Amino acid sequence: MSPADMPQARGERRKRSDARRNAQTLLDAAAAVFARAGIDAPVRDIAAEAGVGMGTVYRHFPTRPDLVVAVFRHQVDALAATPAGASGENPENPYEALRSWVARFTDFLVTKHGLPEALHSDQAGLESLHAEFVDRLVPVLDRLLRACVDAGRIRADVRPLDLMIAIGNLCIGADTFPGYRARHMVDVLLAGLLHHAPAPTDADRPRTPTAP
Amino acid sequence: MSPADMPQARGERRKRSDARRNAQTLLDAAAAVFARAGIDAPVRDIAAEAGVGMGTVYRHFPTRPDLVVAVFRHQVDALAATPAGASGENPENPYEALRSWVARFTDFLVTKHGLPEALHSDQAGLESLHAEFVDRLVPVLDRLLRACVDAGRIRADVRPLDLMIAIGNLCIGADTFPGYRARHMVDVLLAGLLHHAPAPTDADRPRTPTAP
DNA sequence: GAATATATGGAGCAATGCTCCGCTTGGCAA
DNA sequence: TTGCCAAGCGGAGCATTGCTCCATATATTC
Repeated sequence: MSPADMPQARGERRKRSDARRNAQTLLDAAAAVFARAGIDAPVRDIAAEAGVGMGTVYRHFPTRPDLVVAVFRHQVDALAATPAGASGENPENPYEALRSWVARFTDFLVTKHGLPEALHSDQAGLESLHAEFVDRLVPVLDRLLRACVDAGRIRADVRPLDLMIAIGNLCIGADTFPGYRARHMVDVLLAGLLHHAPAPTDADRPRTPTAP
Repeated sequence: MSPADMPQARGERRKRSDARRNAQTLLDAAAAVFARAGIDAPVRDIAAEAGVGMGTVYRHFPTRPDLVVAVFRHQVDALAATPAGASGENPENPYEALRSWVARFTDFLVTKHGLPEALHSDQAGLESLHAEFVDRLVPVLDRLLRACVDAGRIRADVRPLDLMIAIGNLCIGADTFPGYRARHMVDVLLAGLLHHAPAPTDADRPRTPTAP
């Protein structure tokens, strides 16, 4: 996890060693507390976990969302970097490339308790978190979508931003609401992008309703 | 707007007249404040709008969500009652019946600032609001979906609950996030239910990509 | 008109995000 | 090594907000 440092970047004075250490301690503590108690965990708890005072938290991360953003930044970066990498874009089957990236995105969201909810601003200045996601991930989705459209696989009237927010939204409640299958609904949404039906073989479509 | 009364229903003593009046005043005030300031408006503000004290609010609606539920109940009822009524189920085209009901549902959600967000419990005991929606609307969706499945129009692996929550989720941020087109994404989701391409007539599906 | 159950209002409590400020300390110069 | 001081720190305290408590006020009944 990269420290919130990069201190001397523009000739600024290098931060004091204890400050750098505390910033890192806070990031680790926040990650731990978020994982344990969800993203809405009180700042006090994070300060306590890190063994520092409230003032120290707010010195390093002026607002609660800043801390959240910092904690998730590198994970978002990883997500943003993916398509060019291992499970990257597949010129043969752009739709599968889209699906596979979206699956990773969905996994990420579903795993972090409360993250998808937090992406919605009206809470308390979480706009920066939202902005982070938009800035990093919309370009990726844009590429993936464009490839599909160019290949004539999907409809052209869905914008990357629409899709990103929609996926994020569909993941809300994935961990808190028992019967709800977020991943499945993301899949349905992606199917809705296609010009044609998903069913590769007719066997996939039972005539008699099946309880999933 | 039906008062929160039905007082003598089971031989219970009829509430005092001032109490009944205040309950109604509170409902009206809450509706006004919610419309003006969103669903997260402080209880104090609602009490002030109604010209009563905090204690009075909590006497009538033991918890904040109870008040929210009461305000929206009759609208939810209307939604639940629809399919048997005017724009009701269409045996000729069950998918269109589904679409038209979902459109009404979506309109409702998009209109009420903060309602879709509020449907997600982990905030502060909004479970009852959620429960209200589930109890009233899942049966409706069940009927609509079943009709589509029976007609062989849509996949059978989507449960009413999944769909209801998914639609609610897609509406989140509709009013707060500028570029996001919630209604459109609900439409895409519904298209994802279909076995075949959305186009009922081929004219509906342009081959050349269209900018939204 | 008195008695009584019912209802009211608003001070106060607890949780939580964030600020303020006096004290502490790392890093540098002598 | 020593001493200075800006950078950093801790935590009390403020504001907001959901909710509780109870002394007071009032509708209803006889």
